Amino acid sequence: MRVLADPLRLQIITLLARETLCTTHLVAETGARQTNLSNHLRVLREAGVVETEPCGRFTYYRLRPEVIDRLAGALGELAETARTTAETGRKRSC
Amino acid sequence: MRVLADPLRLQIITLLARETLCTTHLVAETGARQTNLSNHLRVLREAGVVETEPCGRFTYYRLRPEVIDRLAGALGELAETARTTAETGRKRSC
DNA sequence: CCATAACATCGACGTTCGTCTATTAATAGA
DNA sequence: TCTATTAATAGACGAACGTCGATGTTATGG
Repeated sequence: MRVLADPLRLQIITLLARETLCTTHLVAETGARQTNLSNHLRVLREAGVVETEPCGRFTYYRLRPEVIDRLAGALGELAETARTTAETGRKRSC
Repeated sequence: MRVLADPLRLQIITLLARETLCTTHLVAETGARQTNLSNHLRVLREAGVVETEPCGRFTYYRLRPEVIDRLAGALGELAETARTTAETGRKRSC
């Protein structure tokens, strides 16, 4: 969750969801500096959110759908639990 | 996303998903200080993630399922987009 | 072989953020 | 009414984080 909380990282992830890109593309798309992107990409890589595919002097970044899916699933369960809690009015008395 | 990124806030949300609770309960469950919880609850409240129901000198906190559901849905779409991108090998050439 | 481009790493700086102590406001019960 | 309890607020402090410039490394192409 922390990894996806940064706006620039979320933008990166949104871009990578549509297309596998390398850093140059991300620089062009986001307008951020190369070092800044490289730092964020390292965070995403170490968290296992993206994986890299070296291609000559370029490095392709691909988003790993399972990771996002796991998070979406966990949040979905949480929401469903909360829904039944709200509907049944489940409440701990003081 | 930022709001859910903090571990203590995520714990609060997980607890509130199962039961509507007031601050005293959360103090007991989490072991955190009252002021600390109050600060985090303010963040959650201002973000619209939780809503309050005053009850005497107590304050009940209830999780709003729609908010979590919206986030889960958005992440689900993102994951699906990423999945088709990965399967079709969609990639921008350098 | 040398200049250039892609990408990562390092160290520093400023800001944000989480936690704390102290205090205040409001309600319940003796 | 007086006291204890619940909860929120203010202000301060330290750590974590995002951004940056400079530098290093590797690979491409003339």
